[in-house]
Amino acid sequence: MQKELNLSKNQKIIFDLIDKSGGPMKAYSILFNVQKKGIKAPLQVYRALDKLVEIGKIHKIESRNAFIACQNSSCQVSKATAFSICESCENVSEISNSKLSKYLSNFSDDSGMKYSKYNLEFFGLCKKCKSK
Amino acid sequence: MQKELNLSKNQKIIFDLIDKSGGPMKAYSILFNVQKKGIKAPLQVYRALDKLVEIGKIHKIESRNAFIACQNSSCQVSKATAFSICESCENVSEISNSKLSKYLSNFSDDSGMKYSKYNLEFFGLCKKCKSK
DNA sequence: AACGTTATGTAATAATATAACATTTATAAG
DNA sequence: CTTATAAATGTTATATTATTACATAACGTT
Ligand SMILES: [Zn+2]
Ligand SMILES: [Zn+2]
Ligand SMILES: [Zn+2]
Ligand SMILES: [Zn+2]
Repeated sequence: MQKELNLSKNQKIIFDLIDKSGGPMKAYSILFNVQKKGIKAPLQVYRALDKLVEIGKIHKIESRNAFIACQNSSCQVSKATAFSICESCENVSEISNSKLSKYLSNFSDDSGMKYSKYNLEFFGLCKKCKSK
Repeated sequence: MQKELNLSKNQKIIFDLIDKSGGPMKAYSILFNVQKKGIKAPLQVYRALDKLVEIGKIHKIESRNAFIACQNSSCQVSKATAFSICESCENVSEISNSKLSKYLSNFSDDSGMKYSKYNLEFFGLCKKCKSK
């Protein structure tokens, strides 16, 4: 919330669009929607997206090549993300479950590798879609 | 292992290539490598990849747009996958940790959504890269 | 003002993936 | 063995996603 002030012009335009959409948006759909505001090229969009991801204002849904506003106000830096994705309506929401994040942040296996980041995507049918 | 017999010609060529590579491979790199075997078009590669993913012989590393042979012999169907990815050398390995998979397979949050599938990607530096 | 850093603009192109359609091969039933 | 059905293949074109390269402008600090 507090970081919004630091956003540059393009970053703000693009963040506001994604945030207001309430769901995941794809880069070229973003591009289409901001052309009236003077953002004309893919690279302008991708640069803003990169920065917004870096500072944790948005996250990339890797399996969908889409970007969603962070729904977890405490998520300043994107290094531990989890999402639930409906395979029917493509609704996505960010999971904020402290037990889960604690479990995954502390996870280590026998490889001796220390993990600094993770991304988890759960798939299934949302309530609405299940009841159809 | 036992399912290899059922693979079609293209599926077998492509699976063997990925499997032998020992790491993740990208679709167009696969295409380049199998052109001498008569597979000439991207679609031929993607169709085989789709099928191989579907039957769990390979998995897609979503954050890398790459495909890796299943390293877990019991993983017949890809519905619960976890990987460790080195952000320096891009080495990828499949994590098979029964506690982790049990935890995630049984995970449920307050959304009331029942998850049938998940994919988890951990990032960090592997041993080799850490010691540099 | 001068400097280094971050952001922007623009054009071209690379990399990833799918649509559409025709044909062939495998599997199984009758 | 023939017919039906599903699965796989071949081929061309195209859609979608993302980056390279280079020039310019704005910002923050001293
Ligand atoms: Zn978040
Ligand atoms: Zn749904
Ligand atoms: Zn596997
Ligand atoms: Zn490494």
